[in-house]
Amino acid sequence: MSSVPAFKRLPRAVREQQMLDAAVKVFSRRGFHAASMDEIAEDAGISKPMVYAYLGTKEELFVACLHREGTRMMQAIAGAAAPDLPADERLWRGLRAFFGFVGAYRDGWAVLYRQARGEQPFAGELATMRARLVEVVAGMLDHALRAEGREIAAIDLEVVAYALVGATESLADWLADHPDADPEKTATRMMNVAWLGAAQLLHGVTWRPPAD
Amino acid sequence: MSSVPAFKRLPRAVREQQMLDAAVKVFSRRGFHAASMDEIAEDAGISKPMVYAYLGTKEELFVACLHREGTRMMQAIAGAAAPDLPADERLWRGLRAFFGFVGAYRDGWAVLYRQARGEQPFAGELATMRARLVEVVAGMLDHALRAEGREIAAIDLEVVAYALVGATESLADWLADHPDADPEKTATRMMNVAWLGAAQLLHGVTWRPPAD
DNA sequence: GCGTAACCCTACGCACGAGTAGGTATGCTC
DNA sequence: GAGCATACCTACTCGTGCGTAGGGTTACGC
Repeated sequence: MSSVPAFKRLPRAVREQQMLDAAVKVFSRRGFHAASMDEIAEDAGISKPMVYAYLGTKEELFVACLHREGTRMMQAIAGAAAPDLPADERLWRGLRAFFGFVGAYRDGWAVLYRQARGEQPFAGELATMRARLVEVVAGMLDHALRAEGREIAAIDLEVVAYALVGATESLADWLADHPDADPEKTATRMMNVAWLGAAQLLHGVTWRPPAD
Repeated sequence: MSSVPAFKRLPRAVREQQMLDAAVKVFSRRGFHAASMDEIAEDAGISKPMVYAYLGTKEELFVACLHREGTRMMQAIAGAAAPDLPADERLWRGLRAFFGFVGAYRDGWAVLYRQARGEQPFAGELATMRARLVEVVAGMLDHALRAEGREIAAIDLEVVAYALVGATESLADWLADHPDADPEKTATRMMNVAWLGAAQLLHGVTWRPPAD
């Protein structure tokens, strides 16, 4: 019966990537708990014990997914933004790279953003990554502000950065749900909202609540 | 033994609310799948069959939570924004009401935003609610634009509205994680980001990508 | 004061899915 | 071509947690 081995034996590194691909796909659709190891194994075209042998328990597998997609995203962004460019140019490049990542790895984005958020054991890991992003954006704003001779409280800076990151994530989600949409164009739209608003802040324009 | 009934018998309406309170609390911490009906029942101070008798299966219970918190939120917002006010005033009141809701019902917000998103059966319901919000915001923007004699494509309007809603949700999440933070102040910060950016758009200022 | 309906409980059955035991085949090295 | 590591499988165990069967007790109408 050995004449035609139904499917090929492949080196570990290759199989691991296939498993991660399958896992990201299944986790993105079902969420961590509803996803079953059986389904992931089947989708990867392999049997369950292999998944356990290579990637460990379900939690470890999920963390591996988070790790791969997370670094993929961070590297896409980091590779795009040269630190010596003007703020708007850096922001633009960062956004373009980010939306490019989301467009290319929609499932990866869905796992990071939609699934890992609520699940207690992983939320922390994600929050850290997010915090790094917020910090970068806040740093950019602060830099631009100082260049104009202005300054605002650190907490305000953080919150504004948080809002910008949130808006960006939200558009990323919109992009993930609209397969025909153009990442580049989405980045432009985000730039419009973010930069125009931020520019106002930079020039010292602020909005104040009415007397009531 | 009947002399002191360990705990009182209560009418159905009261118990249902206690159960929903417990369910929202547990779901918000654990997520839909990781939450157990036993824990919810225990937290509500009642036995499991009662939960099934009153609120039905786990899915139905989750939907009931979504429903209660969702309408609570929508009503808070709707009750705040009189339709004949100027756009910035309406936006401000809407934001204030929204952050007020999040501050008052942090667990409810967490269920809506963090948990219901990824879980397939419920994501649709939530997306609809969110879409209604986006529509309202887009309508406001459109109204304000037309008042200035301007107009932009419907898709751009939608995406900008999406970004604003996303930024708001993100700040809401920040608020939910910072119990000491002031909802009112958070609303002001959001208003700064949103309105200043939107005002620019209203006046026809747009950002364009560099030639490359 | 007596029936009846509403409130509430202690158990269980049962399925589903994580993780493993134990074994087979294939290719690579010397 | 013998030995050995690596790739791979089928078929189980066992815990966990949803949902229920079957029965008890309190209040309320009449």
